[in-house]
Amino acid sequence: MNEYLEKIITSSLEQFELEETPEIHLEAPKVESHGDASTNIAMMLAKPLRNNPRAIAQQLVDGMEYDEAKISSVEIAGPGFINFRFAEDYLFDELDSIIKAGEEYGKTDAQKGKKVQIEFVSANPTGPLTVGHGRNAVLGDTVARLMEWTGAEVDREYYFNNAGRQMRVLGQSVQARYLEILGKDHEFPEGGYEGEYIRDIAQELVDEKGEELADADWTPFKEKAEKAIFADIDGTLKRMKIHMDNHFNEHSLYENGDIDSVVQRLRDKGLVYEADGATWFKTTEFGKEKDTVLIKSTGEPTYRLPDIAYHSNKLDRGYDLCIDVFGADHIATYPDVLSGISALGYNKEKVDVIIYQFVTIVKDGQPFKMSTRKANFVTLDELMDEVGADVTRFFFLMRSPNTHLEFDIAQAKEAGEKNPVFYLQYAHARIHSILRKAEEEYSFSGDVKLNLLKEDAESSLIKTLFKFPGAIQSAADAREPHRLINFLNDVASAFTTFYHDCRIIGVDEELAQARIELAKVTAQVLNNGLKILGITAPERM
RNA sequence: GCGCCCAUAGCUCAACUGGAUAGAGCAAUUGCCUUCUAAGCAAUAGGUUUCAGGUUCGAGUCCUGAUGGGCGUACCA
Repeated sequence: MNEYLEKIITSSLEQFELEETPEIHLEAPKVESHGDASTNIAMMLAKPLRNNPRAIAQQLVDGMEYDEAKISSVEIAGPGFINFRFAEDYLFDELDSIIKAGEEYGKTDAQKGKKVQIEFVSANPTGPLTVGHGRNAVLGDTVARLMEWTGAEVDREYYFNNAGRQMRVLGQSVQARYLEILGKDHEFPEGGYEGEYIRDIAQELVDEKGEELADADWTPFKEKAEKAIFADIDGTLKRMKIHMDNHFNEHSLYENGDIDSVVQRLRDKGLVYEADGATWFKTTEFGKEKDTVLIKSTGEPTYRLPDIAYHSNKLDRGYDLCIDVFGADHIATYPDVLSGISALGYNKEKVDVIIYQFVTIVKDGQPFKMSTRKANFVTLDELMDEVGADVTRFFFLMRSPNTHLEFDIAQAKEAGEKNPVFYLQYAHARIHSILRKAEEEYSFSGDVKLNLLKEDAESSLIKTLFKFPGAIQSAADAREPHRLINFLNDVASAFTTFYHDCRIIGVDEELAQARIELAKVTAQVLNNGLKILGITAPERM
């Protein structure tokens, strides 16, 4: 429809003989009396044409030729908006095409042929996933689903590091607990991991190996811990309906020489130098105040180096777009990565970073700081035990990524009745309940007469359903899943109004048939939308 | 000190990227179940969009400054 409107506006614009055609911006007005679609083009042209916007709008409208089967009226309103109203026949035609699209409705080919990689979660195996990781995981997965619905081919990747100081401390922590269980001398490492899960892992080792490891160093403990924790993380992700296509070990970048190669390539470009025993990257060339250390004087790389190597590795794999999902604490690190890859000759536009703000945990009415190491955290599994996977996913998605998310545990736990996710599921279940009942009451023959749907609540619902592909598109482009939630709320709300104003069972057969069709389409849209969010659409509640 | 993010109803958040009368959900008040699910609906109340300027036909949205909060700013990851 928008394409059609653009066409008729463009052809009417020709009368002004403009040097360049301005971009035509169309939008759906908030207020019903402003029509179904609206453009501000006349106001945009007021300045270049040195004329009153209403006068321009009038000329545009006069010069417009349109199909009355699609558009029933064109009006000028306010300071110079041109408002279009869709013809009823058009609504029914479109509705019919939604019915035909079925579970494919909402998909577009806007990103057709694009290979997209999205890296998220990427927690190192030092402990179970917490509520903090949850936002990352759900955000990444849902953006991936959104991209898929706009036609892209998406790979989900988990990047991890199972070497380094963190992992050594982890191994030593397990070792200490192991010795403790055996009643032997042990020393808990400084800054060690205090969580109960460490004890569990140690206990497993005791059960499996007895005292066999009493004199071992921390290595077998680290290996056991890594395995156990990854298994735990995988289980949590699975519960959240998240599936990774790839796991990428940072260490492989050292083994395949990518790390050395990156340093060498940067050095060849004169962007790397040695000073104070360390190897530096000239980030000042990219507008930063200070240069950045790539390799410490101890010979160990800083995290930036493997990050740059990893991103160049991704781009070498032929992705058109690589999306990273980072918490706000990484906000300062990715500019270095972008500088690095553009220095290496890659197009940094191909890397896109979603930064989400932190989750503030509110427990017993008090916010508290979480720390994996100190073990005062709420795990995702615990959360899902309390409220279920649907509510958990929904909660993380309902807010814009760049605002803080207040996660009140108590509220989430008692959310059963008042949680907004139920509003959507309830609308869906309610429709199915009607459909079940209708099946007993009616047996239809003959074609559906959609043009019987003339009530306000009916056309308003139909128009809302039309916005689904646009809502997906907008959520995908902005990487903001909450936009889809807002849309689905509109659908559920429009359906509920329809449900109250228009009876389905009990009216005459042709009308009932048409209304059932509308209800079915609504259920389909809710179902498709919830599928993108990774939330179930129950048929009974 | 510097950089990024944020400030909207009592609370938690929207506002289609500059549009028309700033919207939902909780919480409050009041109605509505002998008819398809009341996990719902309708109505009332609640706002100088933190403050001060600026840009323009038009600003919650953009620019400058101030205030308040979050996160960074390491040869930590």
